Amino acid sequence: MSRSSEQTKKKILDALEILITREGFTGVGVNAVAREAAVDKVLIYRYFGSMEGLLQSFADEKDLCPGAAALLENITDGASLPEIAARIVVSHGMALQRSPLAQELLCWELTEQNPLSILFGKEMEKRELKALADKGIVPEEDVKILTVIMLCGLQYLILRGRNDNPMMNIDYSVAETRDKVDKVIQSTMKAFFEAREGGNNAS
Amino acid sequence: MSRSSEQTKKKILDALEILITREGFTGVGVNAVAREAAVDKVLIYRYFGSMEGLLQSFADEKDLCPGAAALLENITDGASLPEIAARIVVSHGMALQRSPLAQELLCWELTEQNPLSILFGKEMEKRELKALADKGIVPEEDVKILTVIMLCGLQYLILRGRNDNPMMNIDYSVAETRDKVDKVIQSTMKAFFEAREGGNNAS
DNA sequence: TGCTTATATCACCGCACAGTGACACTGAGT
DNA sequence: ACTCAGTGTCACTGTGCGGTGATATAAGCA
Repeated sequence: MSRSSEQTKKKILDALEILITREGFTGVGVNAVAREAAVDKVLIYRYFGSMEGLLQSFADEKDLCPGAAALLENITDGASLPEIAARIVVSHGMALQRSPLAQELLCWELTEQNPLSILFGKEMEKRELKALADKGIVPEEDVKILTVIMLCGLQYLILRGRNDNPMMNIDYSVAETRDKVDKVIQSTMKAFFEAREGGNNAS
Repeated sequence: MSRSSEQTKKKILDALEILITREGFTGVGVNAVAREAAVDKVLIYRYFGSMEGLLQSFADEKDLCPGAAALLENITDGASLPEIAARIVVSHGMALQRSPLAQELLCWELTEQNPLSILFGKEMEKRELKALADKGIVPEEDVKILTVIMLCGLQYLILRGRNDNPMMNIDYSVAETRDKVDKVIQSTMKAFFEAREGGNNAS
């Protein structure tokens, strides 16, 4: 058995990820993480100070929503503003759908505050805003609001679908449904922008 | 000290409501409920069988989102379909914003399954669909999807705002912001319908 | 080799939890 | 007055938790 603190730390961090994904955030704790990592729990205290410290390190070092960054890479290439907005939302949904870890973290964030959830929320936001800011796009407020609502809606839809409990029978994990939802998002964005530009903005 | 089992049951059910509202669903348990109700926990087992049974009774007997039904009462009076859809969403948001209990139950529902959360979700859905069905309105699928997304988006926005952790700085508990969000929902619905009727439906 | 320090293990504490069995009280019918 | 079912109280078990001190073991260096 090697005796490297770095390796032990990694084992602990990996165990935390596995545990959150498998058992949900309500199942994490010093004992459970130590058990999963096959490591004495005192090492968690030694290396991370406390459970909170461990979560902090986890937030700092792990990729909390793998694939999200890549999907937002070239999102603004040759597209109109409504298309870009819709793409951001849909890409976000896709990354979230693929990452049970991110889903669980979002639920955690809704339930209680901890270093992990707070940092996670901020990171998600920054990523999307950056995709726009890179192109010098500063959306007006109503556009921002609509995009956020769509983003939140999709997010919630995905979270609800996790325990065989889909919202209004809309199961985003089913490819057909996903297509329909994505199309509605796109056409809604488009319609909203067209109504705005036509000076048809509702009072 | 009166010795009525009905009264004791009520004390326990009330304590559960207080506890969920005050401490969140992670804080509920046989001991905590008994303590809050100032009652021996053995009575919970006697009258409800178990914690699960208590939750079941709670779901059956309590109004889980007070005010929601009233807000949806005359929602279809003299309004166009997009207006109705927007009203459903906004009314739902208003009721949810006012009910910390309902907010907590929604979070609970996202996290784990129990008799309470399952029943709660179904009830919310039925309520909104009923508001439409009463008028013989059967929305087409894309309309339904858009409405649900908006509904989910608003819901998520409200849930996120609870712990001083608003999504993208959109704090629905602030009156001004709430107005803006509601207006965006209304104008989006309108724009979506107009685009549809104009045969301008995006492929 | 022997020494030091980092690393890992073990045993333990106090606490809160879910759940149960035995007992005491109260009140209504006889 | 007596019974008895319903109601409430108490004490207890076993389990898992967060957290800590003492101790063993391996690695690096003189």
